[in-house]
Amino acid sequence: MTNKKENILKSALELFANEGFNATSTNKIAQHAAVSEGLIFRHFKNKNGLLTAILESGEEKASRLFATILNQTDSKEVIRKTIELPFCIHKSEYDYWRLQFKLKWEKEYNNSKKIMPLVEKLTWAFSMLKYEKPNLEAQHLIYIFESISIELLKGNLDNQNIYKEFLKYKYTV
Amino acid sequence: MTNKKENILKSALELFANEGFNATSTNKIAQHAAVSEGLIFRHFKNKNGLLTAILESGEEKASRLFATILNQTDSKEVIRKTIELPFCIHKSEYDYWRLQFKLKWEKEYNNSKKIMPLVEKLTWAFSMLKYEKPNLEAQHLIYIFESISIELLKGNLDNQNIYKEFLKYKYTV
Amino acid sequence: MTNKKENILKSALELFANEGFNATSTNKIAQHAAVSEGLIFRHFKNKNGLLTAILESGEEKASRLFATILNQTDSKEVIRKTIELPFCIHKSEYDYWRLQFKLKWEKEYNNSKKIMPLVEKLTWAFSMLKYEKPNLEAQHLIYIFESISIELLKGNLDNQNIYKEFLKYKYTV
Amino acid sequence: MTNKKENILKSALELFANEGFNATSTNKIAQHAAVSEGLIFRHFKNKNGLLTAILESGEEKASRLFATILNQTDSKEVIRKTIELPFCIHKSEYDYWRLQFKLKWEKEYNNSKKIMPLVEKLTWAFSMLKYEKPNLEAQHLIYIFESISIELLKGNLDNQNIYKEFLKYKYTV
DNA sequence: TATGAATGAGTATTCATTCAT
DNA sequence: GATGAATGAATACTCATTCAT
Repeated sequence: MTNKKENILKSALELFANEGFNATSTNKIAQHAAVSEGLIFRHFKNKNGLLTAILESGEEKASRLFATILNQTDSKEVIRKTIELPFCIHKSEYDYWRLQFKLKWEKEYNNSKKIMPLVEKLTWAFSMLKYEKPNLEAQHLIYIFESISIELLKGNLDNQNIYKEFLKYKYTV
Repeated sequence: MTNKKENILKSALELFANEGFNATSTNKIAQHAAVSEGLIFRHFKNKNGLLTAILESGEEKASRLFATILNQTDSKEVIRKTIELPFCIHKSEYDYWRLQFKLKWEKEYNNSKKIMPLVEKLTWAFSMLKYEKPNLEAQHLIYIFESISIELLKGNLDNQNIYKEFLKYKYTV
Repeated sequence: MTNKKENILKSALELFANEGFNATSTNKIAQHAAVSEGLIFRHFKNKNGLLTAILESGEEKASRLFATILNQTDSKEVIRKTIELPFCIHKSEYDYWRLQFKLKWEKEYNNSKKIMPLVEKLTWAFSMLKYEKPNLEAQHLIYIFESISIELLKGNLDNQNIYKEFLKYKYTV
Repeated sequence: MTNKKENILKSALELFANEGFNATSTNKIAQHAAVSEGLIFRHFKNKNGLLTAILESGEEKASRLFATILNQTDSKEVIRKTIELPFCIHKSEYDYWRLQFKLKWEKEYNNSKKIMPLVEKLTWAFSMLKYEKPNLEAQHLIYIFESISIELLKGNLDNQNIYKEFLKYKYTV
C-alpha cells in the first residue's frame, strides 16, 4: 500500500470517528491527508468505499482482539479477560472503535452479530462455573462490557480502574 | 403552538432520530411535515435551533421520568424502578431517546451530568442496603441501565423481559 | 400619515442610504421600524414602492433647496448660493441625499435632468458677469458642486470650510 | 490563469459594474461566463473573494495610469495630464472604473487614500507655478477630475471634449 | 390599520464525483 | 499513481410578498 493511500485511510478514520461520517467532506479528508481530492476516488471509488475500506482494515484487528478470549480454555480466565478487554485497547485504536460504536446507530452498519462468538464463549464459561442462568449471565456481562467500552471511548476514564477491580472482585476472577 | 410548527418538530424528531442530524436535510423535513422549507427557519431560526427546540421540549419528559425514581423513599424500590425504567418508555418516545443517545457521541451534546441525580439516589439506596461499595454498585447499575436502553432503542427486544426478571432477581427487588 | 407609516419611511431611508437598497431586506426595515413586515406591503405595495415613496417625499425638500437659488435676481448671489448650498444641508437630510447619489449609479434612477434649471440659472449668471463661456463655466461649477456634495455626504468634511472660502474668493462672490 | 477563471473575472466585472455587487447573483455570473456556479467558489472561495480578485487585478492598471502623471517633471505638464487623464481611459476599462466609483459609497471599499500621491504632485505643481494656495488648488482640480470621471463613466460625454479644452485654457496648459 | 403565519423562488456555498492530463 | 480543473445536484438559509384574521 502506497504512502498516500495509507494517509487517506488514517485521516478519514480520524475525521469520521471524531466528526462523523456525514459531517466529514472528502475535501477535508484530502486536505488532512495532504493529497488531492481526486486520489480518494481513484483508490476507493467513492466516499462509502473509503468507509468500507477503513472498516475492513480494522476487521482483522478486531478479530485478533476477540481471539485472545475465544482461545482461552480456563472459564475464569474467559471472564477475567472479557472484563479487562476494553482497558487493553491502545489509545491509537480508539478512533477505530469510536467509529464502530457510532456506526452501530445506523441501521446499515449495525453488525451486532460480530459479538456472538464472545457471548457463546461466556455462556460456556458461566455454565462451567455452575451459574444458574449462564446465557443471561453472558448477556449481562456483555452489556457491562459495552457500557465500559463506550465510557472509555468517550474519554470518561476517571475511576475506571477501580471499577475494573470491582468487577473482577464481583466475579471472583 | 400552531399546527404546522408542531408538524415540523415531529417530523424533524423522527428524521433526526432515524437518519441522523447531519443526514437530514431541511428540505426533507419540510416535505415530511408538508410545509414550506422557509417556515422551518421562520420558526426556529436555523437547523440547530430546530434541534435545540426538540431537545428542550423533551427535557420535561425526561425529568418526569427520572422524578418517579428520585421521589422514592424505599431503597429497594429505587433499584427496582431503575431496572424497570427503560422498559416503561412508551414506543412513541423512542425517537426522542434514540436521538439523545446518538447525540451523546457529539461533544457538544454530551450532557452526561443529567444522570448524576440518579447515580446519587442509587448510591444512597445501595448504602441503605449495606452493599460494600455503594457508589461502585450505583455506577455498575447505571452501566447496565444504559446498555438495556440502547438495546431497546435499537429494537433488539427479543428476550429483554426475561433479562429484566433476571436482573430483579439478582438484586432481589 | 400614521405614526407607523412614517416610521417605515424613516427606517427605510436610513437603511437604504447606509447599506444600499438591495442589501436592505424588508425584514430588517420592519424590525428597525418596529412594525410587522406585512405593514410595509400594505402601505407601499412592494419594496420598490417604498423606495419611490421615499424619493417622492424628498422631492419637495429638494425643490425648496434649489428654489432659493433659482429665485435669486443678483448674479453674484446665484453663484455664492450655489457654492454654499452643499454646506447648508442639514445633517438630518444627509441620508436622503446619500441615497440620491447612490441611486444615480443605477440607470433607472439617474435623473440628472433635475439639475438643469440650476445649470441654466448659472449660465445666466455667468453671462451677466461677462464670463467668456458662461455655459461651460456653469457646467464647471456644477461639477465642483457635485464633488463637494459627495465629499460632504461621505463624511470627509475636514477642511471643507476653508475650501468654501477659497471658492468664493475664486469667484469673487 | 485558465480560460474559465478569466471568463468568470470578466463576466463578474461587467455585471458588478453595471448591476451592482449585491444585485448580481453568482448564478448570473456563472451563466454569463458559461461555467458551473461551483467553479466560482473553487477559484475565489466566495463572492467577496471574487470581488477582491477583480479589484486586485485592476490595481496594477490604476497604478500605471497614475504613474504617467507622477513621473512628470514639468509642472504644467502635470496639470495638463491630470485634466486629460479621464479622457484617456479606454472604453474597455470603463467597467472597472465604474465599479470602483460605485464601491466608494461602501465604507469597506472607500480607499480615498489612493489618490493622495496625485494630490501631492498637483500641490507641488501649483506651488511651482506660484499659485497662491497650491494645496487648495490641488484639491480643487481633483474635485473637477472626479466629476469628469463620473460623468464620462455614466456615459454623459456629449460635449466633454469642449469642456476639456475649456479646462486646459483655464489653467493655460 | 396591523399582525404574523406561510410560501416559493432565489441565494451563496458545499459536496461527492468525473475526467483530461 | 496523482493532480487539479470542472460539474450538477444538493444544502442551509433569505427574501419579497400574500393572506387570513
